[in-house]
Amino acid sequence: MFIEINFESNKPIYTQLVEQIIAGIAKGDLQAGERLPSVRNMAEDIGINMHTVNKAYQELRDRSFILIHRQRGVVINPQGVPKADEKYISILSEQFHPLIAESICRHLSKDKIQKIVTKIYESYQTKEGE
Amino acid sequence: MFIEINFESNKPIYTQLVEQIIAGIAKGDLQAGERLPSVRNMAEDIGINMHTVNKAYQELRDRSFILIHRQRGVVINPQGVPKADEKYISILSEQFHPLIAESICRHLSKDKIQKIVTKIYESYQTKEGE
Amino acid sequence: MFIEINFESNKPIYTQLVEQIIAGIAKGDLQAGERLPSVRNMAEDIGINMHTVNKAYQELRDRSFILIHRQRGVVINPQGVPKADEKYISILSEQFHPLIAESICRHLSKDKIQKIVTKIYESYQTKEGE
Amino acid sequence: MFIEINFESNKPIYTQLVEQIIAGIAKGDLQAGERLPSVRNMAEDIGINMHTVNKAYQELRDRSFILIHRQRGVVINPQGVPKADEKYISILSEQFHPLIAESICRHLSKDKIQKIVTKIYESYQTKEGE
DNA sequence: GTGGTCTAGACCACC
DNA sequence: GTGGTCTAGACCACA
Repeated sequence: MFIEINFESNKPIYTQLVEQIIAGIAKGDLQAGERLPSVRNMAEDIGINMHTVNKAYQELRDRSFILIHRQRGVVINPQGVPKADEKYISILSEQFHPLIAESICRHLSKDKIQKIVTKIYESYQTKEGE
Repeated sequence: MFIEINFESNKPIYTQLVEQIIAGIAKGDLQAGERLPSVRNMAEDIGINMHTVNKAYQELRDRSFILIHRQRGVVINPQGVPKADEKYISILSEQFHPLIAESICRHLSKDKIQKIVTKIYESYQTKEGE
Repeated sequence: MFIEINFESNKPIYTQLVEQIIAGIAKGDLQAGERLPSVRNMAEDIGINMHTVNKAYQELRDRSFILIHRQRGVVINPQGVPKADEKYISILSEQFHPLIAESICRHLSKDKIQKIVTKIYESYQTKEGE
Repeated sequence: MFIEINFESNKPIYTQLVEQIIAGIAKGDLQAGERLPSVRNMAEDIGINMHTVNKAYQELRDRSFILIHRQRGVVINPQGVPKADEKYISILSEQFHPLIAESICRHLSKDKIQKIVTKIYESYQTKEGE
């Protein structure tokens, strides 16, 4: 599992970390129950502050992607990530909305958007089968 | 054109304003060439500061959604918004990525995601035909 | 002498008017002693406010391009525009400075800049010989 | 890097700041990757408001002269400024036009203008070689 | 400590 | 009346 932080991005580092770990789970690179490096190690590995890693882990825990045990360290949620419910779909829709609105203004067809989404979806799926 | 700001949201007010105006254009509520309220009127209408509205307008101008005339106010770009190009699609994809990754973790099927996208897309399209 | 105002430009209308009249003189379209339309007529012709034309004429007079007679109307300075002096060259240099600085940052060679300047210069000269 | 603001000028303060920083880059006083003072420090140094500095920095960022890191401050674009393209040359030409038109009216020869341009160009170049 | 956001209130240029 | 600029001071997110 490689983490790559773009320090030039205006996306906060902890957010990049959160997203890359989620991407790792989506791809199957990180399996349920698998251990993640400790806050300290992760921070060293990628050359960022411990607090930043901690913030990312806290968020991942709050969103049920990981469990943090005082002794046993950090593991990908062995139960798997909770399935999408109505609430999640509602939040997801809210996030999609502005993207799709702008796409419509820019005359992107529904099909074209679907194709983009499919392409992204499958970029995760293919790896999941490994 | 109704604007509704959620002051509790962690999304900046000016961003909410930007997104709602883009949504208005996508829906066809705001037509090319149509005038938008002056910064001061808009600010008063929605109970926020003039500068916050101005910041939203500046961003919309930078992204070619509107034109700002020094004395004659603000209008929706009469030329229409520039069509999606490779660069836009690349940015759009980057924005979709983390959303789709999480959806996969939560076992949302490709079809289900497509349905959500379609529903949102059509929520704009139907109004555009009015 | 055609005046074309770009109402979408963020350059003030009166400035556009000033610049186009100067361009007209440079090209030889407007000869020393030639009459310009009255404030009222000019305003009507190009569909702008009288005050705006007036402001442009005032500036042209201040910069010695035109004379404004209460009775005889507005004429291109029959003496010709005063020749460049040290002061003018100093002002001109100040205006060139930021353009050239940015060009250097963008790795435009001196030759290339010279070519651009020559091209512009000659675009006026050719017409002057008509 | 000395910044000198003319508070009497009708040129906005933030524009003066933008131009002086670009001049600094052109001269080689500011190297790619070099840090600029924080908005607050810069503001204090030159006795203006933080927001005015911020506006200048935002413009420099939009024009790719600098990168702004949320927490780590502001640096000259380590990649260097993007090279001049057709679009830039077109904008540059538009800016040259009125200056050259007036120069022609004032009987400045093409050679004299070229000399002025050369002088300015070399005033940056010589320092760059230091 | 860094920039980002928001508010409030002022003056100015343009039309 | 319109947006543009500038100031002043506040709170927040990030690291």
